[in-house]
Amino acid sequence: MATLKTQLKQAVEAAAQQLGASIEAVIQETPAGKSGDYGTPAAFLLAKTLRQNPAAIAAQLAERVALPEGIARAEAAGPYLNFFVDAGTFVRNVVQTRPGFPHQPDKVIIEHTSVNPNKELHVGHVRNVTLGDSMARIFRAAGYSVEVQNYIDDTGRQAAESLFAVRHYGRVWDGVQKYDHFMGEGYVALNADPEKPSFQEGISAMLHRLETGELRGEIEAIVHAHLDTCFRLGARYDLLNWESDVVGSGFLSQAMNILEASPSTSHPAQGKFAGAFVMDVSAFMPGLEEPNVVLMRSDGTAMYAAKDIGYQFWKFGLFEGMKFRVFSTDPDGHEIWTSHPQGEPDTQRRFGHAAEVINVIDTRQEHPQKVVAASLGVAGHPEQERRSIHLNYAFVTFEGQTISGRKGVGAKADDVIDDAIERAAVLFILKEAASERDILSADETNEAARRIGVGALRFAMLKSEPTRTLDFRWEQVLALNGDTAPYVQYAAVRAANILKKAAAEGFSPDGADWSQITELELELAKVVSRFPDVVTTSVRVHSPHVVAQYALDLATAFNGWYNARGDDGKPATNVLQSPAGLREARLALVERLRAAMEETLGLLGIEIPSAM
RNA sequence: GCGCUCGUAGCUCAGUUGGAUAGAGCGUUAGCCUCCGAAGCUAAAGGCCACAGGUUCAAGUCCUGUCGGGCGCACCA
Repeated sequence: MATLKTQLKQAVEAAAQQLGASIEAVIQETPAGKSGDYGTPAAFLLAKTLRQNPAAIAAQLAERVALPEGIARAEAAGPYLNFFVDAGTFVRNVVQTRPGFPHQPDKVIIEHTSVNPNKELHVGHVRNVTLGDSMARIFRAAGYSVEVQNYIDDTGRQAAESLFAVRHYGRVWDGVQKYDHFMGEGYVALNADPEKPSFQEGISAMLHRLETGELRGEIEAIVHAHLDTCFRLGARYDLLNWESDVVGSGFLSQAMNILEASPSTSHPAQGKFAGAFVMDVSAFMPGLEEPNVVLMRSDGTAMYAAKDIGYQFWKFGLFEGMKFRVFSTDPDGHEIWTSHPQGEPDTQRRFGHAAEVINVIDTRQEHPQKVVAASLGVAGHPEQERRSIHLNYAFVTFEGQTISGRKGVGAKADDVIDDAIERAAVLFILKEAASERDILSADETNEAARRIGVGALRFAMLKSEPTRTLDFRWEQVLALNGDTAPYVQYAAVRAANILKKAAAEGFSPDGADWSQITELELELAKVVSRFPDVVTTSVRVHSPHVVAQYALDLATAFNGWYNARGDDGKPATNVLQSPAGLREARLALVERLRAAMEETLGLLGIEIPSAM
């Protein structure tokens, strides 16, 4: 069913048609203090063709416009045409409608996390994981089928250095410490070692052993440790793709063979690129001093970007042949698959074959990502080039310092999560002791603290635009009041408590008398009705921050309504004390709000605790 | 130098496809629990939307330039 705004848009456009002009009408909420609930500046657009002043046109539109159900009247306010909704009808529609999105035929692959398997995650990775995971949830809500992939760079230098360090220093894992932390310590020590330059041969040997796959088990142990951290953050995955498998499946050479045929690529015989295989990307990246990027080195080895190109081709279903098997099970019981040389062929075309690919990678990788997209264009796949999206986010600094995994500067993700939960737990217990509400069991308390702490962390990572640099500061990121997840969670808990209390007293939403609805409820329902637009916008701009801001709007609206006072200074909206009919209508609205907050936070991977 | 990106209240940030008087939070100040939970609410103070031009009936939003911050410009990943 078309939303009210859509109906209004069509009605205005039809009225404009009657006046002899066709336009694209914009419907917006009227600013506070202006008359009406929704309005349109459509008359401005008609002024030129109709050669009349906008105010006169608005008046004519007001006469001719056919009012959809729920709109009481239309009125010109100067050049604007404003609509007045019938509060009861509007609120009833909002309460009784649960917006859903039609199924989208396009499959979307979202790659995120992709942390080097050589040391533990730090706060910068938390931004990546929460962004990608939330984007996946939002795209699913918008009707797309989504496949979440995590790329394992198992043949990279970082992994080789960590594995070398363990052997070189004779380090022994105690079986207790988180394995990625253990490996990370060796890596940091190695990079602080003044003798490191003399280790090059040993590291190269390790790199070679990685390429043969004989050390895969050690890398898998690190990946398992990484996934544990990501699970704590609420992230979920469908498939792990290993670099060695991408190369082993021949995608690298297939991609290079295709690019070979393009006039954009060449093998310079002399100059600084003599012997290498290069691609001219000047058409895609204007302003580069050097238009050529190296794909294959003169010694025949592949640059990182070249491997990524083969992988991207596979994501779009242009290459086939990787084998897969189950890797592990996530906390919800869903299987996570992995590429593997001994896996089964993907005869069902279960993985890959995407119409759109979103790579969540920080902004420093913008150039290589452009090269990857450009290669699709060079190979004659402009549609896939266009739908190769680099969701780039600015890096995270830690208390003003640049994070360096090599030097070990920056907070570990596991520590941050622990701290966030700890802070929530402390406040939770303090409040429990100070109030008269029921004391929760230890398990329930821990679960509530977990939801609040992780929620606060995720929300802090998501609430502003990804393009903004984010300085991680403890008091700001783990704050439990203000523009935070706990603020929204708290509102949802209060809504749930009203419903619980009403049920205990035998009231239900049945028997609502919508004619008693007031302006206070109308304002609340208007915010709820924005949900579909919010999801659509978030998908369009590829950013969850739109959803996060909306969650705050929902909670603010609810809190404002909840605390509203009449002229006599007494509470104006107490549900249980409301007259029969209005009480039921308010109850239904409170339930709708609660559900909206739960659904909205759910898109951000944030759960609501049973109490706060 | 070139490319990308950001510049909105003391600080951290929203601001939809250009539309009516630019909004939050933190902090500051003053209030609100004898009616569903104060992690909450109400109010005050705080703005040349970096600057200068331009397009438009209309610009925080689009274009050009300038200034300032960040990032990137490897036969690293």
